[in-house]
Amino acid sequence: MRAPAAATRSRETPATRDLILDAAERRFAERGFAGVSMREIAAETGLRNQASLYHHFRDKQALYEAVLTRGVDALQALFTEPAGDPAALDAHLDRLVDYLVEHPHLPRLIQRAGLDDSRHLRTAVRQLLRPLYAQGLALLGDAGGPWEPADLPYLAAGFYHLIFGYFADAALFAAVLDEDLHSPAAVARQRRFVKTAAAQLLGGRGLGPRPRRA
Amino acid sequence: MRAPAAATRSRETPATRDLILDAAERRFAERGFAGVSMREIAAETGLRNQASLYHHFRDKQALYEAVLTRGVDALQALFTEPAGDPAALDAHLDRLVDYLVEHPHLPRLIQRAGLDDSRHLRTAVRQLLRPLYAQGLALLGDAGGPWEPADLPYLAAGFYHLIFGYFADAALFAAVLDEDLHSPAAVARQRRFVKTAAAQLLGGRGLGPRPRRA
Amino acid sequence: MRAPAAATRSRETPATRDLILDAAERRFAERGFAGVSMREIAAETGLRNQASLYHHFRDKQALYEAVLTRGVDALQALFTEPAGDPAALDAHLDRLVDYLVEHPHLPRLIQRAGLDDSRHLRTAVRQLLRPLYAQGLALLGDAGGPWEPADLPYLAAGFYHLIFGYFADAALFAAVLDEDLHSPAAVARQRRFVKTAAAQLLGGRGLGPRPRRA
Amino acid sequence: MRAPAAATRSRETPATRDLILDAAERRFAERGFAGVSMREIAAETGLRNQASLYHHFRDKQALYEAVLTRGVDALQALFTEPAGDPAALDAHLDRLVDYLVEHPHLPRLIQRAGLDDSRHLRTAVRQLLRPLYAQGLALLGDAGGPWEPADLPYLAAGFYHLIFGYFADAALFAAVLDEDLHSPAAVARQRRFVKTAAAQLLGGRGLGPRPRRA
DNA sequence: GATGAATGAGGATTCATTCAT
DNA sequence: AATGAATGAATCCTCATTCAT
Repeated sequence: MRAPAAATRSRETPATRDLILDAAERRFAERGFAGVSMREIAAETGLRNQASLYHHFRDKQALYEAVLTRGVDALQALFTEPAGDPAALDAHLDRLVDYLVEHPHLPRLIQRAGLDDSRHLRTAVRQLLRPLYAQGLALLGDAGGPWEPADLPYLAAGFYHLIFGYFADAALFAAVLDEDLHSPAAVARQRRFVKTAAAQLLGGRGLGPRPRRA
Repeated sequence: MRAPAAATRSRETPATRDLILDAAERRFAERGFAGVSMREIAAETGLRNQASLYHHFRDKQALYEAVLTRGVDALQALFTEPAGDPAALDAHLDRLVDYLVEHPHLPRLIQRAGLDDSRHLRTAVRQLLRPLYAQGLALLGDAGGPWEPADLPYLAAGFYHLIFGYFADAALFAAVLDEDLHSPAAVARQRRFVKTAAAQLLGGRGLGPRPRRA
Repeated sequence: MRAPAAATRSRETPATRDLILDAAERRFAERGFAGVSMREIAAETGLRNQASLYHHFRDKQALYEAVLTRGVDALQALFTEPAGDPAALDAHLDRLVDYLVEHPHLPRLIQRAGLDDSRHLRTAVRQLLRPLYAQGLALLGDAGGPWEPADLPYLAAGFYHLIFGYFADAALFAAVLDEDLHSPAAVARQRRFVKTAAAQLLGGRGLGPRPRRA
Repeated sequence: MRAPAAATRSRETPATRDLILDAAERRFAERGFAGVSMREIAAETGLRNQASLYHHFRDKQALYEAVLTRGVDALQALFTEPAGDPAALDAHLDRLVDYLVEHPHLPRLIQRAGLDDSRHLRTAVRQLLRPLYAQGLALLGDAGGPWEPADLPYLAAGFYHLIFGYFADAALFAAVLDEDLHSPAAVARQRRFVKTAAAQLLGGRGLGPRPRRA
């Protein structure tokens, strides 16, 4: 039984392209589009020359968008099945937290992308984030609590800020709280916090581990 | 008897310095430290030459820190008196929302500063944000709800993300929701949302205008 | 019995080499040696990769010289038989005009080559143009008119400028005169003009279709 | 009696700008727009850094156009008074030859500009050369000889090619003829050639210093 | 206090070219 | 014979900053 050549190639040749994406993701998350130079990304990739980057991506912006797309697509892939009941939403939150913990650059990358308002990035970013938002909204379903239907977009945004903000600002809070937010204990606490907050915001519909009322 | 020169200058000449700060605040909020050039700030200020900027600020970083400091100081000045009871916290939230609505650049500026992780900015940003965080924590007092004391830092951070995230991402959400988030109606809805969320998070302690139950 | 490989190749494979020469001729005529990139030539040729060019030509300069040589050789081939009498010169002019009309890039290519003074191109260009000049001088024979023998080089150059300049600057004059210089009418006029000018310059020795005197 | 400050400034400050124009003119004439780098122009100017160039000209193209404009304007200024009679035309030719001899870069610069067909240069070049052409046409007046009115544009172009081609290709012909075309003797011969050619082309109307008739 | 000029360092991108396949 | 990948050097241009006026 031979490994198919295609599979081999698809694991070998793409190497460089993916190495670039990885390096760029790290840097862009740290310092944003304008704060990172192509030279830096090339170095971080292990390439000896920036020119090679242009073999794989048309320009800096195309690279940036590829990084963003890859990140957002991975996020979307997390939630293929709809979340009807509280238990499912709870499972989704768990999966999201797990994923963000494992991909610490992603929240910052996305937060930054949302913040960025330079003319050329705007359009791409919005087209990218729009479906993510729609998905989040769908997950929310018919939230209980004190929320009217018209509030749901704001509620969705609230969850987004609560969760992504937490992870995006981890480094900052680490400095302010003098605490390493990537320790298992801190992550556990964050997970609990997010879930409790969700339960509270959804008005006791029982998102947390224990339903709030009999 | 002549009007003292100092007084005159402090009302007239400061113009330039403050004009620079205003222009820089707008730009830095839009595109971050690395994304803005001194030339751009000079132009936005109305100066014909970037050299003038160096007459008022030692270098780009000093200007950035001045902008940040001015913004953070103004925020801190909002909350001079401690908030013990729910009514006071409610009033504080109102004041905060009012201020952020009037200073739309500020949330983005601060969100960005928190996100930024370039070596030289880190220290300054942290020293600046630390007292703000302490103040927020104090405001929270002994929140009710399901929170233990150890949760309070996370709760404070949660509020920060909820509120600042909202205003910082206004432009983005406007595009996604196809809605102008600066319209009075949208602002009213946001205000209500933030308060309701606060009430929910604080466990129905009745932050909103009306306690939720008799 | 198979057709000899060489013959086959010389009619089929040359395709690529000649396609490259064609593409390069067009581009070099338009924008000169320095203004054209190997990538551009590869694309114009229909090749997906610049590397292929190096399979057929050692480097950019070799390609340029090949283009030039091909053009100049074709020109020289036009005039194999010497022109003694006016009628023969007239026929030569006709043939030259016909050829230049059909190869609109050539005059620009050669004019440009003559103008170019970059160190590395100089030598090649001169060695190439020198025989062309000698040939032109020979064609002139013992021109009549007010010219002394020492004037002949200048007269030859004059003819060269008159004719090649016309075709080389066709695009420019088209724009200035608002007239398409490649229309049959314009070409006919140019032909007549060149011949009349020749007749005049040669002092009424009767270059034109009709001898000037009965 | 003091020299007026304005005059002083207009002779001192412009220094750099004009030095740049001079250097750029030399280089552009030698190797064309694409063949010259900003670094080279800066060095030729005596500036230690290319950045300075951008203080005086928006970009490379603006510099190129400024060089071209300066050259063409100077040419146009040569012929302020119309040329009605042969003697006046003769004087004009003299003045033109004198000027071209003194400014050896100009003819090449202009020939090249006419040849160049890159998209962005086209428009500017044409707008620049159009009035020059109109002026030449006016100078020609109602030429005698075998020319019909419809031939005049072609005749004007012919003169242009004859004269400018001569000076533009001087370096090339020097190599081919093994003769220094800038020696006084060669210049004298060229002047005589141009005038004789003009006389011939204009049909013996007597352009030369002495009317052709006894 | 404001400006024009200058400049070293670095920005993104393209260049011609080579090599393995 | 053609191509994808890689690379050193160069491209144009902008950066933050300084200095004389």
